[in-house]
Amino acid sequence: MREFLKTKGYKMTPQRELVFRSFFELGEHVSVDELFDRVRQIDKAVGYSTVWRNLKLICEVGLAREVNVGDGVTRYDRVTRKPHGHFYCVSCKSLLEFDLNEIAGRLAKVATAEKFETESFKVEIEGVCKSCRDKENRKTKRSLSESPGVSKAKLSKKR
Amino acid sequence: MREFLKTKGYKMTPQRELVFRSFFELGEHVSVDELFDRVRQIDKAVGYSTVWRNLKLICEVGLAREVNVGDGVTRYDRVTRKPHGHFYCVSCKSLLEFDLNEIAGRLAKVATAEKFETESFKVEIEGVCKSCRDKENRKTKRSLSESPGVSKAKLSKKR
DNA sequence: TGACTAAATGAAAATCAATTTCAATACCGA
DNA sequence: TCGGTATTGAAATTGATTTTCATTTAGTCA
Repeated sequence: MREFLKTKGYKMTPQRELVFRSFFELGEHVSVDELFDRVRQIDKAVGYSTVWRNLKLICEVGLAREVNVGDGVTRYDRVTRKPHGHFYCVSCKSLLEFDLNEIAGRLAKVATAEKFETESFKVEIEGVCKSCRDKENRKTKRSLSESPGVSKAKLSKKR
Repeated sequence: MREFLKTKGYKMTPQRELVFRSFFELGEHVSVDELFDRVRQIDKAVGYSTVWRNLKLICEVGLAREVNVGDGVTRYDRVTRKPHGHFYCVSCKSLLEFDLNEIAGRLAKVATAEKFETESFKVEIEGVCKSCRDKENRKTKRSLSESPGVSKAKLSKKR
């Protein structure tokens, strides 16, 4: 990694190392706050801006990509070998991946037809996941208060 | 329109009328600021929040939908008869539409397979449009300063 | 190794879009 | 026309993102 960054003209630092490592340890769809929390668990002295800047850097060097599901929080996806789309559950805010390689091919074709040079593409499906739909059904029967959902992101808000 | 809104439980006002009309007069991918500017050209007294709220309302009643290309500004698309994706040119910030109905079918299939209830979907291709690519080429030859682009949004920032 | 220089860091402030508050006003049904 | 309720407009707030700036540090070179 140190070498890789050097070729791109960046230095390695303990903080950077930690941010990079943490990012790759976390799953996909990492928000700055989530990454910040993770980093802080290991080193309380790392600043928010350092985490933010290094996350940007990870994108800069092509190892991650921004994902935007429209909930106001930018998330970051590791650039993986396979293109994938996202299901975004509007109820529990969870993000589910699905394979995209056939669709990717089609999109490439469309782009070519329009003489558009593709850098990246996003496919997002918004809706309600099975788990939430089941909950909904039970809810209407028993008339509960809120719909909690499967994996609410719950980003802590104290910096 | 007045009647339609009434059935949904909303009142009609001159401001609302103006916002709605302006929104439908403008093309696709309207940002709040763009709409605000447009409205202000006709009535200087309309407040920003009124425009914002009514744009939200247009979505609420199902006549528009949010589009997010990741440049930090939410845009709004009139809900049209045909599903379409967007080419987003990172250079000139222009948005170009392309037809999506074959791809839409495939996406529906994927969703069904995952037992996901689709409400909407987005397909965005990011890259460089032909026009900008041509400009780029000329630039490298003659070594100019900036790349201006075709239709930079240039949202005015004084409210 | 020691010293230099550009890059990186951390805290705080600034930015910027999105959203809310609240007092004043205007719809619209009775 | 009157009254309750929704809407409006200005300003304030929120919340994420980005920048500033003084300080520290990594990497280089003698």
